[in-house]
Amino acid sequence: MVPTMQRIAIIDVLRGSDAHPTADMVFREVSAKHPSISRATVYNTLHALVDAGLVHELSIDKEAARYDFCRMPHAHFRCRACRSLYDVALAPSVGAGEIVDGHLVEAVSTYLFGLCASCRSDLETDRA
Amino acid sequence: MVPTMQRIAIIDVLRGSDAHPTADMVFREVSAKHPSISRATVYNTLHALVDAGLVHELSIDKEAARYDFCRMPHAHFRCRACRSLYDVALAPSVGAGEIVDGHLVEAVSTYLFGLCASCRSDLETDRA
DNA sequence: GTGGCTGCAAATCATTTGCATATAC
DNA sequence: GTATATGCAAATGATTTGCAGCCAC
Repeated sequence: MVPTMQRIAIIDVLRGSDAHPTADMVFREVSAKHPSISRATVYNTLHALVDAGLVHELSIDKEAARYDFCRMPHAHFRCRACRSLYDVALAPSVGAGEIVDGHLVEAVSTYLFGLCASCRSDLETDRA
Repeated sequence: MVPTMQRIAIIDVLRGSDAHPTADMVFREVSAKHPSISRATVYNTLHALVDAGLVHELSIDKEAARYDFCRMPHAHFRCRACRSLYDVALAPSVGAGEIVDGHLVEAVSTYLFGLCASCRSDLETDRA
C-alpha cells in the first residue's frame, strides 16, 4: 500500500467528511486538487482501503456504495426524505466472533431507514 | 395490483425459495413456466411487491438486490466463502417507531457477514 | 529492472425507461 | 373503453477491466 499523493488525498476526503461519500463524490472532491486523477484510481484506492480495514463500504444506498472512514463501531441511518446519511450510536445486537445459528459472525451492519430529525421538524413546521 | 399470471408466478417463486433470489434468478425460474415473460415485468412486479410491503429488498449483496418474502422479522447472514444467504433469528436492537438520535426509525436492516455453518465445518475437515 | 500505481477508454452488468401492444374489469 | 400490465429494445449509470506508461526503491 504505497502512500501516493492520490491515496492521501482520498483518505483526507474520507476523514474530513461525515457525509459518507460515494466513489463519485470522492472523485469530484479529489479532482479539485488533482485534476488528472481518474475514476479507476478512486475505485482502486477505495477497495484497497476497504481491504486494509481502514474504511467501511456501506450498502445502505441502492444507487452507489458509500464509504465511511472507520471510527467507533456504529449504525447508519438513511432519511427517506432528504436521502442524507447519519451515524447513529447504536450497539449491534451481536458482535464479531459470536456464533449465531451456527454461523460465525465476522462483521455486522445495521441500517436504519426513516425520517431524520431535520426532516421531521420540517414536517412539523409544514403542518403548523 | 392486478393478480396476473406473471405476478402469481413471481410470488410463488419467492414463497417457495429460501435462497433470497435476485431479480435475475426470479426471472430465470419464472421463464421456465412462462417463457415469454420479460425482465421488465419481473422488475416491475418486484418493486410493486416491495411497495405493497409483501416483500423485502435486501442490499446485503453488492452484485444484485435480493428479494425476501416477508415472514417474521429477522436478520440476514451472508457467507463470504459460499456467498449463500441465510435467515437468522435475531431481534434488531431498535424497533420501528422508535426515535434514535432524534431520527424516527421506520425500518431496520441487520446484515451479518462471516463464515456459515457449512463452510466452517468444511474448513474443519480441511484442517484435519 | 521489477512491481505496484495511475489514467484512459472500452466493456460489463444490473436496473430503468419509452413505447406500442395486450389484457382485465 | 379505460386503466393497468406486459414485452421489447434501447438507455442509463455504477463499477470493472485491459493495457500502456510511470514511479519508487
